[in-house]
Amino acid sequence: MGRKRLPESADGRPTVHTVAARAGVSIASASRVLNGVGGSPETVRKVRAAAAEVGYVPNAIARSLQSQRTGLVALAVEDIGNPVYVEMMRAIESVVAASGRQLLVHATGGQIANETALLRRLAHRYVDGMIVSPIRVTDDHLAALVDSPVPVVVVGQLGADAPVDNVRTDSRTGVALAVDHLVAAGRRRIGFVNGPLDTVPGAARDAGFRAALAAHGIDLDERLVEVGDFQYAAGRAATERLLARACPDALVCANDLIAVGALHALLAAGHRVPQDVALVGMDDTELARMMFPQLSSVSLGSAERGRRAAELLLQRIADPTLPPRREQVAPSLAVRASSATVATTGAELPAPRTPEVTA
Amino acid sequence: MGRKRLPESADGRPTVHTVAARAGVSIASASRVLNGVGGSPETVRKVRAAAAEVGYVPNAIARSLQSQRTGLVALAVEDIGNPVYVEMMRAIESVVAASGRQLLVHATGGQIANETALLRRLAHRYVDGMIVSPIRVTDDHLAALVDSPVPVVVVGQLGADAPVDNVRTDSRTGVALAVDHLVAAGRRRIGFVNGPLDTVPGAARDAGFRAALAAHGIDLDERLVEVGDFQYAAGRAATERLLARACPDALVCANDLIAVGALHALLAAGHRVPQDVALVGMDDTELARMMFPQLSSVSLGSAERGRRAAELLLQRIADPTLPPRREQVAPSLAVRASSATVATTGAELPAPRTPEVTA
DNA sequence: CAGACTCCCGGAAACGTTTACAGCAGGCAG
DNA sequence: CTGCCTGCTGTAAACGTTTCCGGGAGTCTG
Repeated sequence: MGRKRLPESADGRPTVHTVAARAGVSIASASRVLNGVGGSPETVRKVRAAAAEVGYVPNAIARSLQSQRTGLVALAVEDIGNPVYVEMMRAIESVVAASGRQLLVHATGGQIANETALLRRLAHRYVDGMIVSPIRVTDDHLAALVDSPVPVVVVGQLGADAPVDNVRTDSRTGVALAVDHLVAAGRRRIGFVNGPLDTVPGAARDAGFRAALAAHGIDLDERLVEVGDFQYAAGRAATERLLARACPDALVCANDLIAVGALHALLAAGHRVPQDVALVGMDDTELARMMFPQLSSVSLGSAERGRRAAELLLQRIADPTLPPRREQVAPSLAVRASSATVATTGAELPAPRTPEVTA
Repeated sequence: MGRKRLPESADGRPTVHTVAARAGVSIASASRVLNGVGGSPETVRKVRAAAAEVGYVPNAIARSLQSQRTGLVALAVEDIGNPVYVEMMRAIESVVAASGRQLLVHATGGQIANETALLRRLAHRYVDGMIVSPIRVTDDHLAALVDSPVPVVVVGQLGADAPVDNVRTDSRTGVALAVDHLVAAGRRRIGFVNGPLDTVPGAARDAGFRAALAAHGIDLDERLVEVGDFQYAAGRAATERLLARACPDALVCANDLIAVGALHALLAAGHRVPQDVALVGMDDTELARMMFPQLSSVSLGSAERGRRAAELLLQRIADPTLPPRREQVAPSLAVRASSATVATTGAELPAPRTPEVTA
């Protein structure tokens, strides 16, 4: 009745060998039972009991090495603090979860090196696929995307001929929606608070803003344009600089975080919103609805883009030979109190509901 | 000169065998060169060239199976939309990155099953360790934590005797800080908008609020207490319900999202903040500083807790035999415009700076 | 010049699974 | 009674890496 020393893994945890030895069967039988395929009633009983006794938990790494899949999908974004990525993530998560996989998120901090390293390292088989939403795209970056060892889908603009699955929106048209709306409301001194021009969205929005003004025959006063980065604090500081030298009657902001910063700067400087200055943000995140007054915002369909990206990714995982595909989500405008046509009372609108006008 | 078919992995990608064959060396030599240890100049040259030609990328799974580590650390939180977790995540990320590892985030959606499943599945060796911040803790959950196959650190309250590394704060004292501050400012009809009472933080904050009022000899009017969940929309709705039946001169909110909802509800109902109603949030996130007026908030040291949790985790990964440790981070109060003592002008304070008083 | 020492190389054994394959026993039909 | 089929079982070979170990060649020392 001497108890023999059972085989175990290097760190002392039980392996399938431990279970098999304890149950007095082969590792093949043990594995089969643990996976629920085959096995006589008696074998099943013995293996189950042995596994429970030693507290067996399968080593997912070893299993993945064998099966060539991990059941994990990664999302890499530059800043989880930005609610637009939260919304995108939720959409992706629900699609991914429905396929029985788990979603992992990685924040790159917007650093190219970081993101490329992620692609080159983590993607090297730790995940079955990944979705990345880069805001800067270098050649090196693109190369890493193209010959990624796992399927990759990009959310955002990418060179026209890049052979990578891609879900984009048209942020130039998005900016135009905002400008059209403000012009229609009688605003003429329309300012723009943007993010860095060396980012893909920053450049696109700048171009879109200039084009939209031109389309209305409005000469752009360069003093009404200011650049920070895509964060709250920078948006607020940029707006303060802008207000110090010019007097806009409307502001378009390149995303909602900037718009919230602008709102803060405007209110702190004693401007009324929307009476004195109308304000329109971009991305139409939950944050826009949290503000008082609620912010009008251009929706770039982040949830929809996330959903579609996830679907593309799952399809490509299922069939890696698919040709590269490209999908586009149209922007729309949600008009709320921050740019509503001012009622005769002159009071801020209470806006307990969220009126949305989709253009 | 006939080119022989090189060995390759099942999915057609090159392996170390491919590289070795192409370079005319053994896989051992190839592996050594690729890892930068040893190898004659000539061998190094040949292997490097072969690797570049076939586009070799190492299979991280196989490497991990061998080395018993993945270089990945996971953080599981219930809701990435909550900025408190973003701050915690950033703190964790910086510690983890400094150790040469990568951080992955998983949103559990607050569902127990989800979180337990994560522990039971993903943790089964895909990551070297994980940090979880559960808001509900069941026995099953606790069991999964205790016999996790990888090191786990919990951020948040946990049963006193749970043998798990744990970083907590004292949210009861935190609530007391808010109440003390409001009482000192002359407020007496202090309301409380809380999250679900069946969550750990919800229960602790409820108890803390009642105790703090009692300490000041104030009878609690139950109509001044309302419960929603820890989200913006619920906070706003809960505050609307509260305002419909009572008339507080101050509100304490169980987190900043709720506080923002409360601010919106107050302003929409025509109350001035802080003149009519003072407002104090909790968690002291970036969101509190984004509001106008800026929100006073009780800091529960989320960044500090994250940092410490990450350090505990790294220590435990290095030495799994360490006894369970418990650390505590003291709360503090940041007083801002939303609860500032009202100036004689009666105007809202511009508060361009962020005055912080640490209690 | 012989021996020891260094350096580099290749074979082979791990890491912990899954699974193809073959062997074996038992049941049933001819 | 014999042959085939069915259902389990165990052996062994993968999956792609790293690494231990022994052998061979070259160099330095005595």
